[in-house]
This record gives sequence, C-alpha cells and structure tokens, in this order.
Amino acid sequence: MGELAPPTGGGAEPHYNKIRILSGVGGNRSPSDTGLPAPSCSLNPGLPRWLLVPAAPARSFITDSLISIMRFSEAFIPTLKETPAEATLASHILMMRAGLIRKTASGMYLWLPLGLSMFKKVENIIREEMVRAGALEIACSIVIPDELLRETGRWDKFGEEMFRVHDRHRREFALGPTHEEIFTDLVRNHLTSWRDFPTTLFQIGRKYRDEIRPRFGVMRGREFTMKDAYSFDTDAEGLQGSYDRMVEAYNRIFSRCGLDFTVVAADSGAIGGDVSYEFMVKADSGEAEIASCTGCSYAANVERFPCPALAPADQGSPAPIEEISTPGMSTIEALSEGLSLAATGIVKTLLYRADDKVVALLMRGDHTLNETKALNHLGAIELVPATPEEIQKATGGPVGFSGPVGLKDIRVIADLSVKGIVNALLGANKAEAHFKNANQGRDYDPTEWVDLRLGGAGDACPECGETVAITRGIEVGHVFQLGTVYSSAMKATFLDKEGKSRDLIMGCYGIGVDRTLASVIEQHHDDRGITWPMELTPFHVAIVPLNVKDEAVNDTAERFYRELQEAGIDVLLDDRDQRAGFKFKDMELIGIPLRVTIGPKGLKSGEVEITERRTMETENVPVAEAAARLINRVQQ
RNA sequence: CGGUGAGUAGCGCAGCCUGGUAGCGUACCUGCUUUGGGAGCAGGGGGUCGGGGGUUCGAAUCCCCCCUCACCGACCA
Repeated sequence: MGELAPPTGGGAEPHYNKIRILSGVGGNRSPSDTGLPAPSCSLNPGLPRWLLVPAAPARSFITDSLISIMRFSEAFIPTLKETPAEATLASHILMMRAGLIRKTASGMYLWLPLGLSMFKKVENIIREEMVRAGALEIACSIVIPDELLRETGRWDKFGEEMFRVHDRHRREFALGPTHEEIFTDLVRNHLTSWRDFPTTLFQIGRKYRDEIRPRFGVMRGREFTMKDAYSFDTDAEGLQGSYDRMVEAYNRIFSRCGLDFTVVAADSGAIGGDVSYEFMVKADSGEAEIASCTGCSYAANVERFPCPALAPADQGSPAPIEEISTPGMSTIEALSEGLSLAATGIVKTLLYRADDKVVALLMRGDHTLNETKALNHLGAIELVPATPEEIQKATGGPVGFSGPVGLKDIRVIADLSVKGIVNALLGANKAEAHFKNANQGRDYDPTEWVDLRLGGAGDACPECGETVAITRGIEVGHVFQLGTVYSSAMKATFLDKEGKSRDLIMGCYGIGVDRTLASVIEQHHDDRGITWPMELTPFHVAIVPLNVKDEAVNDTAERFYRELQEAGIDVLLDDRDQRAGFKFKDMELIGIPLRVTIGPKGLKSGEVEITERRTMETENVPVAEAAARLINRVQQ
C-alpha cells in the first residue's frame, strides 16, 4: 500500500476547484457567497479573477453505477474457458478470459462492456483526484498538426515511434504520442498575465506510439489511454507547489486502486526536463528495473541510478604496452578465460552510432553499459550499436577487437570506472589481436569521462551508502518538472508584475490508465480468476440462483436483485439456465467480490450462502438477513 | 530490426512429411433428459485452409513472393 489511506466516501472536507471567468459575465462573487468555509491551503492564492466553488465531493463508489444491464442473460460477457494462445501475462490472460478486452490488431484492443466499466472506474478515480488537486479537465484531438511538433523539434525526434497521417491536401499530422505541444500552445494563446497562473490542465485521452514490440496485452499497446496533466507556473516555487499537489494526487489515486506501489527517481527521456519520478507498481512481470536501497528509502529506476567510479583492481605498476595474439577471443568471456585474466582488468570498447556519428564507449570488462546514460550524455536522438561495417570503417579492425589506442576522429567516452585501470587489456583494432599493459594517459586518452555504467544489486546507495537491491515494477505514472524546455521552444511566455516577458515554468504528469487497470489484476488474482478490490469491481455482488426453474429460488433471487439495486449496489444476476459449477466458474473468473448463492436445499431451511471471492470463504445466512449483510459488506 | 515459431469454424487444435477437394474438442442452434462445481444423448448450422503467383489432371498439403501474429533478443565486441 502507499502512504495514504483511501479517502472516505462521505464526511471528507469539501474540496475546491478554481474556475476562471473568461469574460466579465458571472460577476465577482466572493468565496463566502458559497456558504462554505474558505479554502485552507495553497491551492488557491485568492486571486480576484478566480472564483471558488466547492468541487464535487469524491463520489461514493456505491452509488457510482456504470453498468445498465445486470442480468447475465442480457449482458455481453464472452468468457473463455481456454487461454488464448497469444497471452502469457496473468493480467492479459484474465482480461481476455473474463471478457474485458479483445484484440483488434497488434497492440490495439477494444474494451468490452465489462472491461469498459472497470476502465471508467479507474478513470473516475483519476478524474476525482485531479479535480481535487485543482486541475481543470479538457479534451484534445488525438491528431496533432506537424507544425506544432516541429516547433519543439519532436516531429523528427519521435522518429518511427510516431504514427503519421496526412489529409487530402497532403498536410501532415501525427497521432499524438503525448500532448505537451497542444497544451503549451493553448496556454500561450490565451493565458498571458502573471495573474493567470498557476494553472494545471489535464485530459484523459488516447495516445499512439508505434512501439517496436507491443506486448503483454494492454500493458504495452500501440494505442493506450493516458491521463496527462500539464502545470504552468511563473516561478520555481510555484512549480514545486503544482508538482507536489500532483504527487499527492497520484498517491491517492494508486492507493484507491488498491495497488502496492513505490515512487522512484527516473530518467526524463524523450520528454525532457530536470526532476522526474515514476510511480511503479511492484510486479515481477514489470518491464522496469528498480534499484532500491536496503538501508534507507532511496529508490531509482536503474536507467537513472548513479554509479560512481569503483576502485580499480590492483595490477601493479605500469608495464610497457605489448600487442598479443588473441585468436578467436572476441568476447570478454573468451579473453578472460583464454588469458586467465579477471574481467576487471579488461577495458571493452563499445562502438555505437549516435544519430549519424560513430562513437566509442569504454567500459570496464565486467560492467554493463547503461544506454540511457550514454544517450543523455550524447544528446542524441538515436543510439544503436554500430554495424560491423561501421566498426571496420571507424577503427580499421573487425568486431570484437576494438580498442581506444590510435582511434582518431571519433569521440572516445569512458566510464568513470575505467580511470585508474593499470595495465589494461584492450582491443588492438586488428583481427585476432589485443594490447596488454595499456595505460590511460600514456597509450590512449578518452575525450570525455562520464558515468555510463548500469547499476546492479550490491551497488552503493547514493544517499546512505548501503547496498541496493534490484526489483521489477510496472510504470503506471510519471511526473516531470519540465522547467522551460517547451515554453522557451514555443515562446510560451507571460508578463510579470514588472511587465517583463518571461518563459512559463512547466510540469507534466502522466498516468497510463489501461496499464493501471492491468496492474490491478496483476496484483489481485488467483488461479480461479480476478479478485477485484471493491472500488474497481464492475459488480459488487453476484446473485447465483442454482435452478432458475425453481420458483422459490427464482423469486428469492429476484427479490435480492431488487433490494440490492435499491440500496445502490451494482449487482449481477446470473439468470442463465446453467448448472451450478458452470456459473460458479464464470463468477470466479470475473472476480465479483461477493456471491450470494440461492439453492432449493438452502431455502428449505431458510438460508442462502454468501461467499467472499478473495478468500473463498462461505457462510450460511438466514434469507431475511442476507441483503443487509451484503450491503454492509460492500460498504465497509 | 535479428532469431524462432505460428496463421485451417467464435476459441483451442489435428491434417501438410507421403497431393485426391477438410476434421477433432469446445462454443452455437433444435429436441429430450439432467440440475450444488465448466452435464448426457440425438440431430444440426458454420470454413475465401492469411494473400498472390507457380508446379500439377488435381494443392490446406509441393515451390516462390508478400502479409499478419506470437515468443525471445536487439549492450557485454
């Protein structure tokens, strides 16, 4: 669980929203006109052009009914007995089998009624918490005209990952992979005074990224739904405040979704900016690696985890450099074995093509390159391993025998831990040969020293020095302090109190909605199916009459159905003429938290059964008490 | 983009090697029986065998090209 307890349905303090009066219409009501206490926090600086109104209180999920058809015979819930061949991840398998989604193309899914219901519940939690934090919702087109993306250079920077379309006049558009430009453009066109800020806008909409390899169902699709919010402030303190409110909202959102998550320092990647954190759902199936300290609360995405220089192995004093024959030894492993030499005494030379230039990256033999760090240092759009031809051209030697000695006209960037390696072994840039006793400064000299290393378990925590452990996670949210990256590129400015034009200071905040839902299933399932948390389930209670042709059974089921509906509970009545086992399996697969089973035998003794999905514990309850018992358990 | 594998009924699969005009399970429809853990019997509907070209008297099957999908990889020189 996160730090925060989920909010209670009622009794919470009122929350305030700011609404801007664009024209003079509406007058100048003061906050006290609402009859509610004035806002207590920094949410609102009390600017005269903001009108304060109470936000809708967080609705209780009990009244938040989103499904209209609640008889199984009339619903569209195509459950599968068998596992579709394409699915390997638990959440993907269950979303297919329980009838939440179907695939329409690689990385593209449609949401069936049951899936859509849960989807909307996640969406609504996000929406409520964003509004609670003072953000204003808008809706954007998914299509972005090329000129906006060209302003920030991202038309080119996104490369193949961006879907592109054109209209009949050959005007070009992108299917938005993210929407910084749209929001920045909107704000620069309409908000120009220091009085207009702070402002945070958000939308919940589809995004398109032509992923190299879509996988894991909706977890990494090419079309996905994202909540993206953008804050605009006039100074660094303002940004920090907007940012803190979003982080707080995120904590509440993921807690309400019943997720076990953690917040980690992250790389800001293609979005840009300075401070960046990711919200990670803990899952072994996650694609992200997290370095978390065993001693303190520090945690970071390994992409971002800093790796200072490590002390070099003691290899004596410098000896004369010497070329040696190393037939067939083109890997660190082969060299280490063939020459009985520790990998720590070897320097490997990785050749990459950064955009259109080949660069050499030096790593200690036992270390792994962190491509993200290299990419950031180079400021390149693309970083790919050089081809054998490019390596031959750049070094004069074949793949597997590259080294920094004698390299000309290319950048030689060395990891910090290469410094101080005495009498290193490294490639001679010719077939079947390496140099031994190579020494930095005498035999080769990198042009740059940078942290290029990928951290791993056992590395030191940068905060407290204890060792870190590596775990995996699913990135469900990402928050950035962008600063002026976009505002300066797009000339999004405001006039300050002195009448001077200054760049707006921005933050951006994303949540993957589909992925959050899939994560919930990753963390809430068993071998029978999904085990929904009460706040996200499409139905709180399943009514299972065992023999729909038995009048007493049927009447009782219908009576429960009415009573529970009247109490505002989402209830699914399995009115299908099917055998008991068949219905039980379906309900367990779908994961409805409570099941009331009505059978002829039980009715004769005046009892029905209530089964809790999560524990599969069953209790017999007198018919007269059952409805009240169910209502009570949904509400707790 | 590389490797591996797969495209045959809604879903899961066989048939292909060895060419002769398509089958099993499930789901679906009808009837009867059954009714507390994915029922039984009987009858039935449903397929451009991913697409195109070729070989052949004849192609799901053999050959060529293309498309799509899945899994793994795409730093460890």
